[in-house]
Amino acid sequence: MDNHAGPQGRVRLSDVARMAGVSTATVSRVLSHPDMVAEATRLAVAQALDRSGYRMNHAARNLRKGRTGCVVALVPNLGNPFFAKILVGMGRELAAAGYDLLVADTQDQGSLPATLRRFLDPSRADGIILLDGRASAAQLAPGPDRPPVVLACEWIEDAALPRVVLDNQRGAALAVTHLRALGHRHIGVIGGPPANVLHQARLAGTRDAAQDLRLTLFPGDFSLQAGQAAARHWLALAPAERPGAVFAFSDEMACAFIADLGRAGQRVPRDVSVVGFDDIELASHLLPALTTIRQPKRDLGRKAAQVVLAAIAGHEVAAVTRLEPQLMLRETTAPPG
Amino acid sequence: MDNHAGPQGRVRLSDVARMAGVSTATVSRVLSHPDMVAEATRLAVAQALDRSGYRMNHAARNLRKGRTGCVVALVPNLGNPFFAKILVGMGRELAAAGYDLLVADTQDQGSLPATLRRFLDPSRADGIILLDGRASAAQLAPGPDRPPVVLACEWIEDAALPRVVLDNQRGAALAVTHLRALGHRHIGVIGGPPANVLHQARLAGTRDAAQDLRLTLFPGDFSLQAGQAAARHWLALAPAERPGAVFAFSDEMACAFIADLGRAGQRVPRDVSVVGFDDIELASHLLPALTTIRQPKRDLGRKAAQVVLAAIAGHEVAAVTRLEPQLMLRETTAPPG
DNA sequence: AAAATGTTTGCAATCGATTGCAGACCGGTG
DNA sequence: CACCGGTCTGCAATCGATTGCAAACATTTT
Repeated sequence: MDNHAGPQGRVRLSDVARMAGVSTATVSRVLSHPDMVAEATRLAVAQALDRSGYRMNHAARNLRKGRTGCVVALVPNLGNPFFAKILVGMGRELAAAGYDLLVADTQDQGSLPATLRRFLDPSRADGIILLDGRASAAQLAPGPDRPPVVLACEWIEDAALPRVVLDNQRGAALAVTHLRALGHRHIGVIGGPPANVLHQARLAGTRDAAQDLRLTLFPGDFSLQAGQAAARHWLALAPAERPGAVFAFSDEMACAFIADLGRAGQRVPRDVSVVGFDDIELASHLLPALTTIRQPKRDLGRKAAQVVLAAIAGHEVAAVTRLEPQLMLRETTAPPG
Repeated sequence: MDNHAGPQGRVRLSDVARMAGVSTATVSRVLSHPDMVAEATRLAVAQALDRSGYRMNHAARNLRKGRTGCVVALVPNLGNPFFAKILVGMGRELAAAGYDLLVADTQDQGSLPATLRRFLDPSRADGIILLDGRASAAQLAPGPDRPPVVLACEWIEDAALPRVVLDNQRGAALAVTHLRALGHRHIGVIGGPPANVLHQARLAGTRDAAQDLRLTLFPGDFSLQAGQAAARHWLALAPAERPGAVFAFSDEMACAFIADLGRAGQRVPRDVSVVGFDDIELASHLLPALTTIRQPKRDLGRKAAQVVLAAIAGHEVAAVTRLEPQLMLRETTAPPG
């Protein structure tokens, strides 16, 4: 590329215009509305554009257009492979639409409210995908200058914001129904944080499907450590009181639960059946392979991106986009021994 | 907050200035260089600032200052929990310095060169952290208007760019030395893609430490599927030809390898010892818990962020920042049976 | 040939914050 | 009282692309 840059060392739109012998307006139009420009002019400009190696200055365009070209995803825990997978689908979809994906972890950097304030700003991002249900509806008040917010995975009961979610009740029902069909009558549940909507929805689904079955709740928070703790609790029960099947609200908890039971000599599924939730990639590569409820992670990300893009474009968007869970039957469930 | 917004509905610096009875210059200085402003003025402005609920327009500031406030991380596979964890450390460090973290997956969205071109643009990001070693030095030519690039985890041999990397050779040596100490004389290696620098460095470290030991290389690519394939290969060998210990260049391969051997009736570590690489969070919660080489993931992310921030600030930065691996002794290794 | 219609282009204002420069103001000194 | 040095503030230009408006030109109609 030639050096047609100005003194600042960078090629500007006006440099290209000078090269092509037209005004900056025309060059801008060639870039954004090619069909308003006459064939011959367009070609001349196109040539100048690539001879000069012109790269647009995004700050300038964004200032003028009042947009940012970014969508931010606020994730409760980036380290969780489940969320990471969702981001993949999201990133693709956004990139295809010309948007960049900004990522912020709401767990560690400051508090969630602080992070929210930081990004609920039309000059920071054109749209927000919130994967953390701990925000309050008030914090998300739809001011006139607030970029559109879409809730994904988790949601907030009283917030009038579009959601892209799994049918968690149904997912739980799938798990419980499966265990009942195997003959289990006493089911342990390793839950999430009591205030968490996913916990609540899954628990509701579990209770509905359980009907006459006995349930024992082990507290949890979706983490590996919670799985360990549940294993301790289970082992501490008198053998007759131990549920013969356990439904964990995350694969990670299921995983840690199984491993720690194993260390205590209890085998899965011989002594306990286990069902997880999420279907993280590793689930099918464990021994025994984890029976679990699959969330279509990539799709969740893709759909969330589509909804936020539609909202940005000012289109009407569905209040709720619900995805279907699926029972992945593998090796950790069996009839009670 | 009062509504002091202009007709566009948004409070601008000039609105605040009018409220405080000063010029925009002064308001700007209160925000960016408070010590140039007299006490009394500063207070008046500060009051106007929060009474109006002013939020700065980033596009405008960025245009004027010639920066973006973003750093982009180019990740080969976001779905990999290893990379996800690195991003956590990175995100924190950047947020603390007032930078946003942009994430792009180089695996799926278009080709790596396309993604590179997209982000090697001073108006898109102020700095780049490249975690994908498949770029060529030529693509990263240090033009005058190219934001600083830092290589992390992976690197590119002939590129004169700062790196933040693990001492991979030493990591491999730790693994092999451990296996030798247990009495193993024939070690299988499940590698990465042959062209991958991590593969090469770890293989070199393995060879150095192996000396007189026998090595058998199973091809791989760090994925779960590669671990499965390696299991098939291992099982296909005549029993006398099977290495009694296997060193996998990623935890995911180790994991899948162990699971599939288990399905074929081979137990770890009774029949084979296995060492992984990375120490993903799940590694210690498997059964048996995976012995592995730990990479300080969060630190890697933090350090990479620090280096790129220093480069952005125009400071001299170390050509290489090397982090130390650590052998995590767990349950998958034992003396040969 | 004049008028009407449609297409293409350029002028110049605009988005909102930052900053070099110079003027205003202060108290203190000769 | 004039002058000096220092501190604080405002003016106005600037970053670079976009776009409403109107001028210039081409084409068709009457």
